[in-house]
Formats: sequence, C-alpha cells, structure tokens
Amino acid sequence: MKERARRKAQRPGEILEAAFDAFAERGFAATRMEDVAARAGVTKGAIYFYFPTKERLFEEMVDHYSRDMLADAGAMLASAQGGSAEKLRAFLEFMYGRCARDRYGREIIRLMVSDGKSFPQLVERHHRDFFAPAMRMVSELLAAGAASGEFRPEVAKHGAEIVVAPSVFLTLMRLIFGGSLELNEDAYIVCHIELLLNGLLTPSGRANLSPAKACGEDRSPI
Amino acid sequence: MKERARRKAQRPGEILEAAFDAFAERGFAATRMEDVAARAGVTKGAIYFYFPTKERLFEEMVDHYSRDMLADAGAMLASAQGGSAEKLRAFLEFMYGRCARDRYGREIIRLMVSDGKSFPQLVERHHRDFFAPAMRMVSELLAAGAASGEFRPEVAKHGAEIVVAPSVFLTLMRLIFGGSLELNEDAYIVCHIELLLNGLLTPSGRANLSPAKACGEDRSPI
Amino acid sequence: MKERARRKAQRPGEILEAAFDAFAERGFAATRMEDVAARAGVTKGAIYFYFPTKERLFEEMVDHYSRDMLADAGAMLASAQGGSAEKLRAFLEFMYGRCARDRYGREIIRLMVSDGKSFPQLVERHHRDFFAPAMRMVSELLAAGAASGEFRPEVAKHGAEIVVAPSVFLTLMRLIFGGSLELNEDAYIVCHIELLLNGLLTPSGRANLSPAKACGEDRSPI
Amino acid sequence: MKERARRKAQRPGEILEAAFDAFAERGFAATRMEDVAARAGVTKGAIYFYFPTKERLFEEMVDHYSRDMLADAGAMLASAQGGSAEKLRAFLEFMYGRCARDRYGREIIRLMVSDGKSFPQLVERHHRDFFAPAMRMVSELLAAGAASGEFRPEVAKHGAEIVVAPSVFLTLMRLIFGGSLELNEDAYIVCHIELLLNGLLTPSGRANLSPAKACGEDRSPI
DNA sequence: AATGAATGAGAGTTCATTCAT
DNA sequence: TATGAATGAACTCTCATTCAT
Repeated sequence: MKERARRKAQRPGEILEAAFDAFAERGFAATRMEDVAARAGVTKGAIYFYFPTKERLFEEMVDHYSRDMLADAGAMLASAQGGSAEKLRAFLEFMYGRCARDRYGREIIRLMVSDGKSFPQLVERHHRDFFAPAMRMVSELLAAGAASGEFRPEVAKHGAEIVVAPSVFLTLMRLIFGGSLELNEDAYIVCHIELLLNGLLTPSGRANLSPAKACGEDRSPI
Repeated sequence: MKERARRKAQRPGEILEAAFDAFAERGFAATRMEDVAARAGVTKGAIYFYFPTKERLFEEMVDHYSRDMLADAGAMLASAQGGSAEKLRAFLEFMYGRCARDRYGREIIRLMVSDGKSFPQLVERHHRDFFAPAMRMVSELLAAGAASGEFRPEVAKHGAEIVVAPSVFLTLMRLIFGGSLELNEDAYIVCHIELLLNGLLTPSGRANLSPAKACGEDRSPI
Repeated sequence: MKERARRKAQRPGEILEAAFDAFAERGFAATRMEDVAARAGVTKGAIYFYFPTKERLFEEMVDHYSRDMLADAGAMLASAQGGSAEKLRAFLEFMYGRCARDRYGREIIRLMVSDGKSFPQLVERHHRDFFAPAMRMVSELLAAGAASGEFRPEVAKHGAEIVVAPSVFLTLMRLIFGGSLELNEDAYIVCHIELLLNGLLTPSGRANLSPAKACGEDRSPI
Repeated sequence: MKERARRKAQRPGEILEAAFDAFAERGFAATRMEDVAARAGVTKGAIYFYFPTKERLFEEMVDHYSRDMLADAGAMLASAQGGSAEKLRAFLEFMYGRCARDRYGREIIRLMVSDGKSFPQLVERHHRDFFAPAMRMVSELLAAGAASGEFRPEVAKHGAEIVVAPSVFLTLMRLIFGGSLELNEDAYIVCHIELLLNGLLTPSGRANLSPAKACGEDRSPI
C-alpha cells in the first residue's frame, strides 16, 4: 500500500497541527508530549523521530503557523485599490481576519504572551518579520494619505499602533474571555473604522475643545 | 518577641508577592512551589501552611492583585472633573496607568491569557468585576457625551472597546516584546486621544468619503 | 524519635554504599537509579535529594571509596620495618590486601576499566593521587635497596611496575573470572615474592644465558 | 553485479568490525545499535538481518575477535626455538603483542571486565579456551625448564601467573590510563624478562635474606 | 510555625526491536 | 536485502505534596 508513503509525507504536518492544538489549549509547560502524540494519533516516540525536543517542536510549530502572515499582509496591501482610506480599511480587515477571527493567528499571539520569555528568538523573529513591517506598512499608508491630503498629518509618530489597536484588543478579549464574549464582529469593525476616520467629537464638541488645546498638537480649527 | 509576630502577620503577603513575581516570570505550570518559597525567603512547607495547593495560591494571588483595580476605577471616575471629553481622558489615563504602565496590572493580564483556561472562575470574576463594569463606565460616559452634544452618537454600540483599545494594545506589546519595545508612552497617549477625538480624516478627505457611504452607518454630513 | 535524625545523617552513606553495590554489579550505564534506591531502601526521588545526577552519584561514590587508599598506602610504608626487602614485601602485601582481596578496591578498578572513559577527571585523579605516587614509592624503595646493596640496580626504570604486576594480575583475574577462579592466594603471594626476589634461573641456567647477553643490560656474571 | 555480491559477503564482517569499535568505545550497555549501524555504514534494520539481538551481536563479535588468539598462541609455541628461557621469552613477547599492544586483544579484555557478568558463557569460554590453556602452556614450559635444570623448580604452583603478570599489568594500565600513559614498551619488556629470570636480589642481599627463610620455600643457597 | 527529608506520580527522552515497503 | 518510520517499555529527572520533628 501507498498508505505508508502517504502517511510519512503527512506526519510532520499532522504532528505540527496536533502540537498547535495542544499548546494552544494548555500552553507550553502544561502540555505533555503524550497529549500531542495522542492528538496526532501516534506514540510519543514517533514525535521524536521528527522533532528532537519539545522546545523545537514548539518553535517549528510556531514558525509553521506564522510563516505566511507577513507574506499575506504584503500581498494584501499590494492588491489594495482606491485611496488611502480604502487601503487602510483593507489592511484593518486583514488584521481582523488574521488575528481576531483566525484561530491560528489568535492562538499564536496567546503563545507569544504566555511562553515568549522562554523563546526569545521566536519573539524577536516575530517582531522583525511581522510586527515591525506591519507597523511600517500602516505608517507608510498614513504618510501617503497625509501627502495626498486625505489624512490629517498629526498622527505621524504613533498613528499606526493606534489605528490597529482595536483589532488586537478584540483578539485579546477573545483569548481571555473565549466564547463567553458575545460580540458582533462586523458591527465592531464598522464602528472601529468609523470612529477612526471621523473621530469622536461633534463639530460643536470640537469647537469647545479646540481653543483649550485639545490634544497636544497645534492644529488649525476645522 | 514582636519581631516574630510581625513576621507572622506579614508572611501571607510576602508569599503572595513572591508568588506574583514567580508566576509572572514563568506562568503557572512552569513555576515551582520552591521558586515561590525561595523568593519569599521561606521553605516549601511554609507555603502550605497558608495555602493548601498551588492552584489556590495562584488564585489568591491573582485576586489579591486585582482586587483594587475596580475600586480604583470607580473612585477615579467619581472624582473626574469637567466635560465628557475630560472625563474620558481621565479614564484613559487611568487605564494606561493600571494596565500598561503598572507591572501588576500588566502581568495579571498575562496570566489571564496564559492560564485563564485553567482558572475559569478567575476569568469570570474578572469579567464580572472588572472588564464589564469598566466597559459599562466608558459606555455611559460616551452616552452622556452624546446626550450633551459633545460626542457623536454613532459610536453607541462598540465605542467603549474601540476607545480603550490602544491602552490594551500597548499593554500587549509590552507583554510580548518587553524592554526591547522602545516607545515614548506620553506621546503615544497624546496621539491616541487626539486621534480618538478628532479622527483621521481631513475635511476634504471626509468630503470625498462621505458620499460613498464611508462607514456603514448613515450619517449626516458634517 | 531520634530515628529521623539518625537516618538523615546516615542516608548519604547508605546511598553511596548502595550505589557501590549496584554500579559494581552492572556498570554505570546498565545500573538504574531505581536499583540504587531499592538497595538503599529509599525511593528514586530521595537519591536526588543528595546527589544531583547519576553521574555525580557515581563520581562521589568512587571518590568516597578510593579516598583512603593512598593515605593507607603512605601510612603503611612509613611504618614498615626492616631492610628494603622487608619493606617491599610489606608493600606488596598491602597491594594484595587493597586491590585483590578487598572488594571495594577491586570493584573500583573494574569501574575504572569499564567507565573511565566517561569520567576522565576521575581517572586523572586516580592516576595523580594513587597510581603515580604508589609507583613512585616502589621506585624509591627499589632505589634505596640498590643503594644499600640489597637490590640489583638494573631494574631502575620499570622495576616498580614489574614488581607490583602480579597483585594487579590477580585482581584482574578475580574481576573477570570471579568466584570460579580457584586459587590459594597465600601461596600465590609467596610464589610472587620468592620469584621476584630470586628470579627464575638456576645458577647453571644463568651461566648458560649470561654469555648470550640475556636481557639487554650488560651485567657482570654472578 | 559482483559488487553487490561482494558487499553482501562482507557485510557481517563489516558489522562485527563496527560493533567492536562501538562496544570498545562505550561498553555494551551504553552502545546503541544505531552507533554500530552508523559505523558500519548501514541502517539499524540491516544489523537485525544478520544478528537477532544486541546480545548476540556482542557475543559473536567477541567470539570473532578472540577466536584466533589461542590458535596463534599454540602455533607460536610450537615454532619456538631454543632452550626453555628462549621459549619463555617468545611466549611473553606473544603476550605483549596480543594483549598489550594489539588493540583488539586489549579491548576484548576490557569488555570481559566490564560486561563479563552479563555474558557468563563468554567468560567461561575464554577461560576454557584461552586463559587456562595459556597458563597450562606456561606451566609446562616452566616444568620442562625445571626438568632440564634451567629453571628453579620452586615456582611450580603459581609461576605461570607471576610470569605473565607484567604483560597483563601493562594491558590494564593502557586500558585505564589510555594514551596518557607514557611508557617505553620495549624497555619495559626487557626489564620484565631480566627481572623475571634473574630476580631482584644481589648475591649479598640473597645471603642476608636466606638464613631468615626468605620466601617460604626451602632452597639451597646460591 | 516552619523545616526539609521523603514520596510517588509523572514528565521528557532514549532505544532495542519490528515490519511494511 | 535493506530501509526507516513507528512502537513501547524503560530510564533519568522533576515536583507538588506530606509529615515527623
């Protein structure tokens, strides 16, 4: 039977999948190799044929499931149409899809939080290959929007972080409160983008606040 | 000797402090009772005099360090002066102080993420006693602002989450990237509030976007 | 009860004794910590309270049981009476007692042979602290005997090794063939010393051989 | 292909060679079948085609490398020329060559010491087929020498062991101290034979000792 | 109140052995 | 013949927990 050959080719992937489930469920330390093995339908020993230690299994699993994130982000941005606002919306929707909605992205973030200290190279890699470039993308988007007159230029420095924060916030709430968090994600996203683009203040609220030097940066009244 | 009596009264607190440090450092599963004991300057056995199991020690520690958060939040809001925008700013500064800047708040969040699944009552309690009330406070603040004409009313439903998200985002980045995250927190907060209140769009950007039904909700042009 | 205190003080020694028995029986690799524990009447975990690893247990055991050998050898020599021949006989009897007859000395030699490659410092220590000094003692004894006219001076260079060899040979036979080696040790020793002192040749055999340059070194006929 | 056939015929020998290297390096217990396989340039499974268990592989390897020793010893003795002393010298040189100098003989002795207890038939075989006959040969040689008046007759009982001891002693030192044992083997052998044949005492030393009944056996003064 | 020696149930890892290919 | 993926038992070491002192 080709059965054997087929299994062999698939085993590493199956083990990584099982490892993802197990580690996401309980974290690195509390997960036993036997848990992973059972989920993968093999015995403990078989895992060691493919991965030399629990640490390496963890690292390779995280790498495996974070590999395409950045690539996808780049591809997404490249294909975005329209003005800066449209592009920004597209990027945010990507973030929601990849971090908040997608179980893989979400749980990888959990593992970064819970076990990142034990895997500093992993964290560094994520900073270098995903977080920093993503923030840079957003910053460039904001700058381009400012240059074209669409966006207000004041948000240069930390705008990127503020802009994506709600998607990460939603992710975190899902991680902590799980299924008990009832929330209409679509409405949440709409609200996020609406608030982001238009701000909280009414014209009159703005008028009241502006003379009092609202937010640190000098700004011409609207 | 009074010394002995004083030590005795302080022991539980010292152990909780040590437990916080230890659990924050490595998470629940990877922390050994002996780590906690060593940090507290006692032996393993002593801990069991005050706390019957590792689980209970963890729970009581988390309770201990999250107890005042809600109280502080309530007190803070009650004492806030000025219009809704001022109150909102005060609340956000409280959030930054309690979650992002304060090591205790930050690490408790880490533990919620990493070990919350094993302590569902803890998570529930946090949801009931801290997260939900805090969100309610913000929602009420936004509603009051809308009623008084300061805030735009469109953000009723999910505004609270969006509004606080950047402080939680900063917290999470600190948890994951630790000291290697260089960031001027003051400037970040200023940017957050500025962007929150005034939005990203310039008047012309707004004009371009509005006819195209910018953000899902119908809205009178500004 | 003082039982506990008494046990506590004796435990390390009991474990070392058990470790000696177990390692001597099966060698380092084939001995399980559980074997040692069972012989010592404790559980596996208890051993780790006193010795951090199997390797360290092994090393400390070997150290423990070889510590007095050199000291004893020195004391013995210092107290030896009579001429050089008497002293030599005393030394050889010490060797037989310590290496061949004594189970501890014998089995330590076995462990040097079987596991010395894995514990090079141990081997070095034995060379530096036991083997080399012992050989030196014998060499000095031979030199003193030669100076006093008792011993033939030709054996300067390797005489020490040749002189002690039969005791080590007996040790090795005991290690390999164990109880099945039937041998009158006393007669063996007598024969050893007799042959050592007087040589194998008769005067006539000597006469036949001498002119033919018997053994490399030039030597006046007796 | 002839190549394949030739390889096939050589495989068992290659595996035995690899097994010798591996077992000699680390002993039976610490050697893994995979070590042997790697040295032999095959995979684990291939070994099991030729040898059913690790134990059998070990036994056959030891047999393989000790088979010719006795035959060689017999052949050597048969071809020895000259008087008893010459024959004895020839035998001793054979011993040095086979035990001390030859890596195979030396390491087989190591394995007898380290793992003999687990392979009692192996040890018995060695005793029956090598050690006992060799000792018998030497005994007969000594008896013949005594009969011909070359050798002193007093050494009948244990002379053989004493006579060969230095070669085994050298072997053991090499096994334990390895390359760090600096020693001129030729000079060592010369010294051994010289001392063996002529003894340690000078005529005057002998005179002093004799009246005191030096070595147990009554003996006419030289 | 506190100690710390001891337990015992695992945890990660190794490896002789098997067997479908 | 030979491979190498897979098993499963065993091994070293860990650690929450207990308890005599």
